[in-house]
Amino acid sequence: MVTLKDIAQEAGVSPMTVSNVINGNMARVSRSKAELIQGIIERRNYVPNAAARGLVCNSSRIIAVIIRGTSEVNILVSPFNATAVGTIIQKVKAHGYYTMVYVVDYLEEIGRNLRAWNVSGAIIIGFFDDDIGLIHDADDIPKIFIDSYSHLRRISNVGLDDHKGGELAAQYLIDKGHREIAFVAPPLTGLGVIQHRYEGFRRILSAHNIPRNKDYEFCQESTASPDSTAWIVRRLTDLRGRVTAVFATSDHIASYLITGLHALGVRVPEDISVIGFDNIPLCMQITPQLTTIAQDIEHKAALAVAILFRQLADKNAGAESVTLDVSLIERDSVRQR
Amino acid sequence: MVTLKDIAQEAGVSPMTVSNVINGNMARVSRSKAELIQGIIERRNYVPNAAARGLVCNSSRIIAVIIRGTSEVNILVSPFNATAVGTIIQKVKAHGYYTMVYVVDYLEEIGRNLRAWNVSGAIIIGFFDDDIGLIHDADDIPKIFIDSYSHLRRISNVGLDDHKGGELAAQYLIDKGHREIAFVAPPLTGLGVIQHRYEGFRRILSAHNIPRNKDYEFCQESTASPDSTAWIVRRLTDLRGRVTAVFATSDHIASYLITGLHALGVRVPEDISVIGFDNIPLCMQITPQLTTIAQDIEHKAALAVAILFRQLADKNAGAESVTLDVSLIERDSVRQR
DNA sequence: CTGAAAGCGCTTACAG
DNA sequence: CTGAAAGCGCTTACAG
Repeated sequence: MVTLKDIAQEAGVSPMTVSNVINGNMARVSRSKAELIQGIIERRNYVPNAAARGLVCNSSRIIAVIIRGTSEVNILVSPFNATAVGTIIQKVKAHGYYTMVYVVDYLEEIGRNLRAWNVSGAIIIGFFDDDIGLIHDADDIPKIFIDSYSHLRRISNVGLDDHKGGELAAQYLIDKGHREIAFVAPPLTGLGVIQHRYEGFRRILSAHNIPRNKDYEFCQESTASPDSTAWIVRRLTDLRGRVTAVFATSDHIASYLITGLHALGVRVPEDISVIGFDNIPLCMQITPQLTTIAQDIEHKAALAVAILFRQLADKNAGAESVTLDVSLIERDSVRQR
Repeated sequence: MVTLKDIAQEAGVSPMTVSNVINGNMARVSRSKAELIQGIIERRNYVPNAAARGLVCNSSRIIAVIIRGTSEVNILVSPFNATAVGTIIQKVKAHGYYTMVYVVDYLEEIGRNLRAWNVSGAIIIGFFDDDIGLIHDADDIPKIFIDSYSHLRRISNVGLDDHKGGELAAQYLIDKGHREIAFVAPPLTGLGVIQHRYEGFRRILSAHNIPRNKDYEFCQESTASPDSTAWIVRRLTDLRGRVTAVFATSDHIASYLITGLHALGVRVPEDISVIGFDNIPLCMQITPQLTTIAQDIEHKAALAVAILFRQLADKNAGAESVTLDVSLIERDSVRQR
């Protein structure tokens, strides 16, 4: 492994002169020496050690992406996560920083991970609770949340108007003549996105005097997959004739619902209408094409990165939160009754 | 930021005693002191600095995942990449290591990135060429390739019998009575997976005296998306009546083909049959369900991690390459003529 | 323009 | 069982 010292020795200068060349402090080095050193660096293919650099500068240039998940789950099978993380990696690289991806099960792990690598900043996806305050000893590290609903002040968050999303879905289904509407959600991990979508949804139903029916509310046992959706599909099939529509809190879940229902001979939308959430490309690929509540995941992720780097540039930039809008995209998975 | 020294001072011992406690060298510390120190560590929420540790141990415990891609492309929209990277992150964490994800455009970047963080190991996806030898000055770092076709020895690779995959697809289509068969591939990035699928495909066609027709061979201009597939869909539509089947080298591409063809009034499989590659969950969600050549992406990625850690455990373990099998999954996207 | 010294937070021999 | 010293690869003041 070739080090700064090696280069310095070969050039016959002190290490700090080499350091100046590397860091572009050209004012501090004569042109001739700079060129000599540059040549040696290239020829020997020298790359500065980022860990050593980070240690003395107290800045690692690492951005942590933290996603809630257990060790059994491949978090990137979720199109939402995959799209968001992919965008983050791209944007972080454009800033000349590095991305480390952490899957974290407990809140306590977050602080540990951020501290271990003395991360420059963090983007945290999927932790909703006020427990966020428990992220230990990492107050000095700029953090941006995606889809957090913590009430804590001084937290930067890029979120969605999930409540409105739930309302749009409910209103649309009601406009189409549906009144017995099921609700299907992923495993609940605290108060958050899903809760707000549910509340918006319920608000509209209540406004139309549709009482809550717990038999119509489903929650997967694990992350979206055919298996974790199978029992819900079976219940829904039994409910056919009564329940006429389903609001799924993600397109991913909706797609498994539709596939499952088809397999059991239940037609969508003829027998049961389905509305999703997210508007991922999949919506246009399945049959029927999925009516859904749209959000722009790449924009959301890019915004999170932009805010994070704004905070890195200006230490006292203050917390910045934005709530993005949603809209309804009408396709073919909901029928008029 | 609390450091080793702080803990040592509070405990009234030397830093190295604290270090021994942290690293579990209990034989070197008296029980009473160990407990005292442990308590302080927990109370102060001390986390060792991984960069400093890595610097002296010359081992970062970082595994790099390197994926070919340009700055404009979100590499994780590809289900293959998302599934593979998600699995790697999971498995690497289980080993107590960290995952850094790099998107890399040029081969030269790889060496730089590996060196900069003095990475413990690397998993490299999507670089096929013999240029792999050009990964500079990172000979000491264990590397596993996924889907590489380099002829270099001493390279560990987890690959697929892509040639057989192409053969299976061609044979199946021919058995179903097709002879005018189009081929659709992603943007080519050197010799590799796609090339081998193509060659297997062509071998069978030639064996049946079906000559090559360049008008039937398509290559996307950028990574799979509705846009980059649109012109191919248009050409295929023009070819309707002549071309009766398409072999797409990924399910992802196949799905965009089917959606596009439907939109132009071309029915699959009635007008054109389609066979894909990968067997991702999407296959069962689209209509018609996609006939495809199956591989197990999660297994592939997990195997790569397993081999990598075997090499980390035993420095002179030697290169280890495996070629996984493929099989045909029959669904509804190919019709008998 | 150039360099010698100190130090970032840790661990690894080496002494006692 | 415990500690003082040296050093991992780099940069940051401080002198000249």
